[in-house]
Amino acid sequence: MKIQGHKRAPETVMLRLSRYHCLLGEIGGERPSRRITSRELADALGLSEETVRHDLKHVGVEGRPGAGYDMQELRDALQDYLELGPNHPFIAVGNGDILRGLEVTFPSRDFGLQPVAYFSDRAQDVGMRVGEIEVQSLDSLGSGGVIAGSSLALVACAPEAVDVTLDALSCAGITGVLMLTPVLRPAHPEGMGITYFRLPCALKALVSGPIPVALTAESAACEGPHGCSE
Amino acid sequence: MKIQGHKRAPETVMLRLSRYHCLLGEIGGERPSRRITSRELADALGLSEETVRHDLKHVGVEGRPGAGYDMQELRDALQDYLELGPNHPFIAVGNGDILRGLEVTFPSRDFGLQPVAYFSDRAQDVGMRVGEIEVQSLDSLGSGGVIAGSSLALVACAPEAVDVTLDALSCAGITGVLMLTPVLRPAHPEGMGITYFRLPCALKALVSGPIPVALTAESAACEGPHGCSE
DNA sequence: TAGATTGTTAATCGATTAACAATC
DNA sequence: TAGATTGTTAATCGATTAACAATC
Repeated sequence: MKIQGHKRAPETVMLRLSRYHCLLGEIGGERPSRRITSRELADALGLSEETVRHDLKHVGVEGRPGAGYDMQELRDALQDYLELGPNHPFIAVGNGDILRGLEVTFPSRDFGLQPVAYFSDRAQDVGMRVGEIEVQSLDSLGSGGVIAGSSLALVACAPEAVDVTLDALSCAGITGVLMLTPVLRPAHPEGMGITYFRLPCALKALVSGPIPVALTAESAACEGPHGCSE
Repeated sequence: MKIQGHKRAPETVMLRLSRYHCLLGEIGGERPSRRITSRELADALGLSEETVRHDLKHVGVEGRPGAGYDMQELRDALQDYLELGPNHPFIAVGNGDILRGLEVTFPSRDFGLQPVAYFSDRAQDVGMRVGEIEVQSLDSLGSGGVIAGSSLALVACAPEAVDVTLDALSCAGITGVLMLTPVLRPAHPEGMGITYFRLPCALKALVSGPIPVALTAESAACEGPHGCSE
C-alpha cells in the first residue's frame, strides 16, 4: 500500500545513488559534518564528477558553488529519495550456513541495513540462532502474513526452492528481492522487483581477461605484470 | 602468461554471452542436439532477438536462416570465446560458513564451474571439509604460489580481510575476482579484474519501488496487487 | 575580488531497437 | 517455392562526457 511519489531515476542512477549513500555513511562517521565536493565523491567511487552532479540533480539537493555539498544534508536527501529508514529492515532466506556466513561477509548493520528475520528451506536449520535472530521455517513465512515493516528480502536459498520462496515472499508483502541464487528465469510474482546477482555468469565473464565489469558493479583493472614477493 | 587473442566484446555483451552459455548448458541436457533460434534464446532470457543476434555475431557462429543455430556448435563457440574449459576451475575465499552455504545456494558444477580450492581468513575454519575440499588458510594461499590451473576467484571474506586477500590472490596468479564482500574501494592489484556485487547498494536501490534492475542482472516487474491466499 | 565548484546545456558515444534484404 | 529466420545496415534512444556560464 505504498504510494510511489516521485518518478524514479533510471536504474543505473539509483544504483549509484545508493553507493553515495553507503560512502557517506562510512566517511560520515570519521569527519562528522563538513562539505564534500562532486570531485571527492567521484574520486572515491571511480566516477566522473559530472556524472555525480547529474545524479545528485535527481535527488534535488543543492550544492554550493565553490564549496560543494553539505554531507549531512546530502545523506539525508539520498536516504529520503531512496525511501530508506535509518536502519532499514530486511529479511533473508537461505540455508543456515549461508545466513551465518553472510553475517560476517556482509555486516549489513554497518551499511544502515537491519536484518529482522531469517528463513531457511531446510528443516534442520529451523530454530538455530544466527546472531540475534532465530531461523524460521520457510513455511511460516508463507502462511504468516506480512513481516513487521519489511518489504525487502535477500534470497540465497537452494535453486530448487526459488519459486516456492518467491511465492511465500510475495504473500508476506515483500516487494523487492535481491536474488543470489542463480536461476535463469524464475516465476515472477506480480508487483515484485527482483535484482539478480548471477554468480556463474559473472564468473564466466571474468575468465577471458581482466577489465571486466558488471553494472552493480563497476570495476577497474590495469595491464602489466603484478609485483609479488615471488 | 595468457595471451589475449581476440578483442573482447563490451562488458554488457560478455555478460549476456555467459548467460547464453549457462542456458545452453541447462537445456542441452534435456534435448541433446537440435537447433535453437534467436527468438527462443531471447524469450528464455528476457531479451530481444535482435540483441541476441548482435551478441552472437561477436563470437562468430553462423546461424542458418529459417532454422536457427546449432545448439552444440553455439555452445562450443561460446565456451571458446569466453575461454572456458568444460569444467572451469575456480577458487573461493571466505569463512567456512559461507563456503559451505554457497555449495547449496550456488551449485557451481551444474554451471560448468569447478571449485578446486577453498581458503578462509579464520583460523578456526582451517582443516574443515566443505564438500570434497579441505579449507586452507589464507596464508598458505599467499605463500603457496599459483593454484593449479586456476585464475578465477570468488571472494566472500570479511571486509577487513579484503586487501590481504586480494594481495594473496594476485600472488597466486589469480586475474579475475568476483567480489561479494562489500567494500567501497579496495586496493586493486595490477593485472587483476574485479567484478563487484554490492549487496548493500543493490538492496538500497530496491527499496524505493519495484522495477529495479541491476546489470548483472536484468529484472522484470509488474504493477498491481499480487494474488495471495490471504 | 579571485578561486573554486556548481548547475545546465550541448556534443559524443554506445547500446538497443527497428527495418529489411539475403538465405536456407 | 513459400515460410522462417538470419545477417546487416540505419534510426532511436539513453547515458556519459565536455564545455561553460552562473554563483557562492
